[in-house]
Amino acid sequence: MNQKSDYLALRARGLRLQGLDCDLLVAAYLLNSGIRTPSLEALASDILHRAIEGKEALLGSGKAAQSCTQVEVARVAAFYGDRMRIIMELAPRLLSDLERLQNAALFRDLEMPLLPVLAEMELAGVSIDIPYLQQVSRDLYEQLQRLDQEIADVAHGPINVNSPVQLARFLFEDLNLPGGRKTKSGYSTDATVLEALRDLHPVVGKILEYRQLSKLKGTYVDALPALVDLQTHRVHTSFNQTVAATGRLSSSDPNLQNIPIRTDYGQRVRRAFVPGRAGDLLLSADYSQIELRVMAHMTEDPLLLESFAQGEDIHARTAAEVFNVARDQVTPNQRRMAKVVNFGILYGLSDFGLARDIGMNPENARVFIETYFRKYGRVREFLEGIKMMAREQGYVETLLQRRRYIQDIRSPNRQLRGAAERVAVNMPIQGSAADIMKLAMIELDRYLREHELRTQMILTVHDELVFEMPVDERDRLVEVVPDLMASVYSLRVPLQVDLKIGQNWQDMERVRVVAAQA
DNA sequence: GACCTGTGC
DNA sequence: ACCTCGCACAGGTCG
Repeated sequence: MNQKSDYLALRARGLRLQGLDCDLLVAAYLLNSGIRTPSLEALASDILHRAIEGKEALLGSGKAAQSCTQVEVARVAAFYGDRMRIIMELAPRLLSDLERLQNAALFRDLEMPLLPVLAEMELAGVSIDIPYLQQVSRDLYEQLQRLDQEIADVAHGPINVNSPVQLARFLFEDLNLPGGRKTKSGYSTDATVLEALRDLHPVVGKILEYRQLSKLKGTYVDALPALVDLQTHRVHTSFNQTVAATGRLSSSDPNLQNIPIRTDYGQRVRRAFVPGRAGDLLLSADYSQIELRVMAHMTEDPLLLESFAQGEDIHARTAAEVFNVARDQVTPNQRRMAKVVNFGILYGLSDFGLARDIGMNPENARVFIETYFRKYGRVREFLEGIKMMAREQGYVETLLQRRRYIQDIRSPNRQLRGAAERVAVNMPIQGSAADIMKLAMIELDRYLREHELRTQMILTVHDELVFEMPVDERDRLVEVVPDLMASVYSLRVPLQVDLKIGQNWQDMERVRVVAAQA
């Protein structure tokens, strides 16, 4: 059943469970990643058409929830007996379905070996500098007080900037600023709307700043210290293997995959992530442009293949092609626009979306996209091929045959069908990158274990891995980690890994860049 | 709990 | 007139 929690339960008592080979939740997830995150109750109902009690029925829920030691033994035994019967019936059916879908190898050789790796990462946790974060919190508090007062002065009374309703009333009624997009419940006040109003009134900038700082304080600076485990003095996230429809991992309680990085205050948050032992270091290894490399591999587009083979700046090259200028004549703005297009392609971009993102009108955006596809013809063919595959067989798949069924791909409703096509286009690319990262995690874990190194993998953020590392293992890992990651799967273009080392997750120094043979 | 908003890749 | 780029998780407000 949920073998990660079984593994962790035994591990907490000093036992390392081996031979984990059939987690039903993981099996069900591979069989259909798209529905909802699997549970035994749902599987029993969907597959066996039988209703079983959930944990809430045994233990209660919310505040009144009991631990299972507080419930009568016979009740607990009956509850788990029922579940075990269901598991014994489900397992062979799910396994034969995996065989039938050609997903048995993905299950046996990738997802199941990954499971204990994730469990060990959760157990290891990550160390947070609490006194430092408390200082950041005090700074933020002062800034927020100041901004709140300044906004109140303009509003002739206090308003709650975190309330979209109050904010909309203030901006669009009191100040009479032009309201833009509407949401279900009124005028939108999100950042894109506010950015457009920035020059119309000085208070708008203050609101944007308030929003940003309030977000950081509430979501990270104040939340993280409260989640530090009292025994280990570390934060132990959950890495979820059965949630994301593309095959990516997710992180929750807390989510350590959306720690800020872009803004100054965001970077201050990142500085709070430190090694747990004095003298140790953090090592970060990230795949450079992995999704675009996957796209180059899948499309076999000659220009993309050449760009990556030559180790070019991919966005600059795209700009040179699309704007028809020499590569050394590309302006920063042209490169920026090309970058938006490159990423947009991965997501099934429309002319409307592109126009919005780079601030040109939709007609120019249409021409821009058309020019892109004239240069990168195989990309267009690939995208059309993916959509056709989705239409004809109802699913798309990654390099390792991970499937995603595509709802609405044949819908007569243009909006629904368009959304389905974007999903179909994005999944093989995002999901293949996830396949590669998972392979690398398994191999790296195996290496660290075989060589009895003390370095511990602690975080995975889609294209990045973070390790906590004793200094004396540094030289060895600088050699091994990027080489292994870059060679774990062979594409038609090199995989490139950037390696950084530092005393925290923000202030890191690049130590090596490795590109594997294509 | 729904909705809005915003952080990451 | 419609459309507004994929995948996640979480905090705050409001009813």
